[in-house]
Amino acid sequence: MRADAQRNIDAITAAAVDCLSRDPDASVNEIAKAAGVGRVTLYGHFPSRADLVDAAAVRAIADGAALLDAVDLDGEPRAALTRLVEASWQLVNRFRSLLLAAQQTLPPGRIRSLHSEPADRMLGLLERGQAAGVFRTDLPNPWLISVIQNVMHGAADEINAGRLDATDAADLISATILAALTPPGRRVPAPTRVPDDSA
Amino acid sequence: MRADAQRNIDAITAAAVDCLSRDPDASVNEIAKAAGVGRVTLYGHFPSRADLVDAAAVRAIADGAALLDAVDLDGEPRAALTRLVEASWQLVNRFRSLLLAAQQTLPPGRIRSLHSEPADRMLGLLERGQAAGVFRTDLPNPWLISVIQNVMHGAADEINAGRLDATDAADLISATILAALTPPGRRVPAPTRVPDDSA
DNA sequence: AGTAACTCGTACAGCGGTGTTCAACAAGAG
DNA sequence: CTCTTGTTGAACACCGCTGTACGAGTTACT
Repeated sequence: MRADAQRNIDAITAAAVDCLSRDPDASVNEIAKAAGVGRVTLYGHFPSRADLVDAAAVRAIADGAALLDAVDLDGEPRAALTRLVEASWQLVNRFRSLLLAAQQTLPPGRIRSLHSEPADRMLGLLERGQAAGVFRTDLPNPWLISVIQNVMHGAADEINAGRLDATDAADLISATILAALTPPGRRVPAPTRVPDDSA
Repeated sequence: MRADAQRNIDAITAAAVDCLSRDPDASVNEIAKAAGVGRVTLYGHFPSRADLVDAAAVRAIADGAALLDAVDLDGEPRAALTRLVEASWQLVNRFRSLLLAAQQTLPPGRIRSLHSEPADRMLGLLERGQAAGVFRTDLPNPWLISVIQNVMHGAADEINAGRLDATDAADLISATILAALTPPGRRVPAPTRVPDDSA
């Protein structure tokens, strides 16, 4: 494999992530042009559009995992969850449109397998909080994980509809999720404001 | 307008609801065939595919409103909300795919305007519960409404992915939403099992 | 410098969809 | 019964997309 080719493949996947993050129906033509590459060259590396979307998804997940690795998951579980949700939210918001593209072209099982890594990360923290008694155990954990995801996706929709300011989203999401995870019979924690850098 | 035409229009919108509820990308051809009508006839009544999707959405909302009207919104707010969520969930689950079609073809403002009636219904109940002190007031109400919607949509996705049984969904949704709506500092109510008809 | 790997543009074929036209036919309303 | 309103299927033009073929040109490795 020539260095040239590797460089192009990289540019193509980057352009694919970029274009699909703006328009889930972006055509192969647009992506190739955005990558500064001919359409034929693209087909030389990715047999079909589906393979390209897959590669973009893999790249986005990988890039995201790097950011998520930087999150401190230790300490009080609710505070740790707030941190993880905050970081995850940034990714969900950025790649919202790309996910749509993936859902339209990739088989459901593939989507699920792509998400397993970040989901497991969240699950581990959830289980630690459950052991500490601060997260509920009366609902199935996969359901709770999906609730967390859906609240974030919903926030992205609200922003997209212009009904919500992106700045406020993180606090709303955290407050909502923490309440939803509180075990029955326990008091819902008061929302703790995230430290504000702008002060 | 001839009686014949009115009958066909009705059959077409019914078929559109039906087809789009199964495949959001259903073609005009499929819908016409399902209505027992030629494609040309359909175009005689609906100038474009978008108009057809709009008509299907209007019909689905109207049919849904009839069911929602039967829900008793009086009494203890949390119990009333559980009832309303239960009924809404049936509709969300049934028309999940149609919503996707609408999102792909109708302008966002139109979707929002279509949903305003059921959203207002939920909002009224929410405000009554807030006045009674059982629902939180520290987050914007539009956000809370969207959370309710998103939890239901998420459940539909889980069912669609085979990860969740449709029978269990209603209880999970209610328990999750009630917890999310609990005011900070108050105890999360223990999930109350819905009366089971099968007993 | 030479060779293999790679890229480029253009052009083509195929697909499935939308929307329109036409002329013949059927059915409701008076 | 008649006339207007609807319906019908076939055919057509159009569109944008995907995927492929080809021949000439260019770039990286050795």
